[in-house]
Amino acid sequence: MTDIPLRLFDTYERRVREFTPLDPAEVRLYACGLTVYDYAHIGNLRTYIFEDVLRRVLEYNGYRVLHVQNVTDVGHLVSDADTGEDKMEKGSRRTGKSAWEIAEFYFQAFQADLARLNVLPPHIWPRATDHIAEQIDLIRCIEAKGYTYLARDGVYFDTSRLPDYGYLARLDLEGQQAGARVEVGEKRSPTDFALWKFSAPGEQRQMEWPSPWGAGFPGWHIECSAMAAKYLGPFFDIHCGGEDHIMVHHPNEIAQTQVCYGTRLANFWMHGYFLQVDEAKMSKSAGEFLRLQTLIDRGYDPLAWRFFCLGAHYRAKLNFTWEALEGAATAFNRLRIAAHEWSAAGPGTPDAEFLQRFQADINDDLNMPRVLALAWELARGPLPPADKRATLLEFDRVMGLGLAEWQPSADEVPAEIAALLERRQQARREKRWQDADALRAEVRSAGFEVEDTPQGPVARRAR
RNA sequence: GGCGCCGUCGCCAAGUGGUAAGGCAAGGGUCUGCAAAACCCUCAUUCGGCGGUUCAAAUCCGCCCGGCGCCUCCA
Repeated sequence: MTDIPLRLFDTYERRVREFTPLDPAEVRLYACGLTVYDYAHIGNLRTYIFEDVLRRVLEYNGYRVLHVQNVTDVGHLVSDADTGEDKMEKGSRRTGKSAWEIAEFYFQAFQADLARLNVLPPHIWPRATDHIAEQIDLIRCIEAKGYTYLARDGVYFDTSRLPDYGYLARLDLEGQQAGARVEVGEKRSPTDFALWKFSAPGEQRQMEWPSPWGAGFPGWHIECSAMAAKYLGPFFDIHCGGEDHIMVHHPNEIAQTQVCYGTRLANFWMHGYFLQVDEAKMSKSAGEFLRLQTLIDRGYDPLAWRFFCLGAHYRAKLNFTWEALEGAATAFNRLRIAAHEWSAAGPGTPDAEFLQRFQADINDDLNMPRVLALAWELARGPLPPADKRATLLEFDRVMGLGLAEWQPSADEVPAEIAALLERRQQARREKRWQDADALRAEVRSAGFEVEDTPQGPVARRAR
C-alpha cells in the first residue's frame, strides 16, 4: 500500500492522469489478446510483459484486479479485399491441421511463453468462438439503433453516423478520405468496418456460424466489445493493447460500444509500444520473426527477455539488438546472483526509503527503467545484505523476475569433462601449471568455462 | 495524402525548464599460480544541425537533416 497516487497515461485524453478505480473493490482490466494462428514473437510478448507490469502495479497499490484477455481464435481477413484469405484457414492449409487445431495449438504455445516470462495469466480468457451469440446480439443492438448497412459481403458499421468516430485516434476523416490507399470495396466510407462477414459463396469455411444475416463469421472488432461487456460490463477501468490498435481496432471497439451502451468502453486506454529490430518493425507477414524459443535456443534465459523489456519505458519503442540482449542477460545474471548471495544473511527488512522511491517510480506511469536503476543503487549501496534482499524482493513483486526462488544451477557436466577437471586439479596440486592450463583449454574447447571457487572448480556451459 | 513518434556515450536506455539515471561493453585495479567469476574505480561540460525564447533548455518555439510507426491482418 502506498500514499503516492498512481498516475497512468491515458491515450484517450493523451495525458498522464491519476488513476482512481470505478469500483474501489475491484479494478477491471481488459487486454487485447493474440490472434492464435502462429507463434507469438518477442515483440508481441513485450506488450504482454507491459500489461503484466500494469497489473502487478495495480495489485501493489492494493487493488484487487479482474483481468480479462481475449483469445482471437477465429480467422480474420488477411487483407481488406473481399477475397482476402482467412489467417486461420491459411494456417490450416500450411500445416494440414484443422483451423480449430491450429487455434488450440498456438494458444497453448502462447500460454507457455507467458508462463516462462512470469506473466500472470488473466483470470478469464474468453475465446471469440465461444461467444458468437454475444457478438450476434451486439450486432443486432447496433443494427437496431440504425448504425449498420448490408453489403454483398457482410454487415458493416456506418461510421459516418457517429460524429466523434475515431476520437481516440484523433482521426482526421477528411484527410483519410483524400489519401485513402485502401480498396474501399462496398464500404461507403473508408473507416467503415465489418461487423459480420458472409462466407464466400461456394466456399466451405471450417469456421462459420449461422446468423440473422446469413452464414459467416464475426468481424474482428466485435469480439472485444461483446466479451468485455459480458465480463467487465460496458464501462470498466482500463483497456490495453498494442500501439497499432490506437488507429483502427480500438476506435472501432469504442464505436460499437458507444452505439449500443453509450459508453466509451474504458476509463483508461493504454498502449504498449512496439519492439523494433534493427530500427524496423518485426512483422509476422514478413516471414522471419524472433520467438522466445529462438532466444532460448541461443542460450538465453526467457526471463532475460523480461529484464530487457523492463529496461525501456512501455510507451517508447524498444530497439532489439543481440548486443543489447547479451548486456541485459549479463546484468540480470549479476543481479540474481547478488540477490542469492544476500540470502545467506537470513531474513531482513525492506528499506523504507528505497521502498518509497520504488513506489514513486512505478506509480509514475510504470517507470520500470528507473526501478532497475534503483535496484542497482540498492545492490551497490551500503545496506546490510539481508535488507537489500528484502527490499529487492519487494521490487520483484512488480518486476516479476522470480528473484525469490532463483538458485544458481550447476550445469550438468559430462563425465569426460569431469575427468578433465579432475586431471587439471591434480596438475594444479602438483603445480604443473602448463598442464593445468592445457587441460583448461581442452575443457573450454568442449564448450565449458571453468571457474575456480573456494569449493573447488565448477564448469559452466559457455554461451 | 493524413495521424503520430523518435534522434541522449560503441550498444540498450532514463531524464520534458534548473545545470546529463542505470545497465552492457571498454580501460585500470583487487582476488587468482595464471585465468574465469565476483567486486571496486574510471568512462557524455554534453544531448542530430542551425537559430530563437529564458537568469537558466537535452527539455519550450521555428526551420533544416536523418530514422520510424500507424492509416491494410498486426502487440
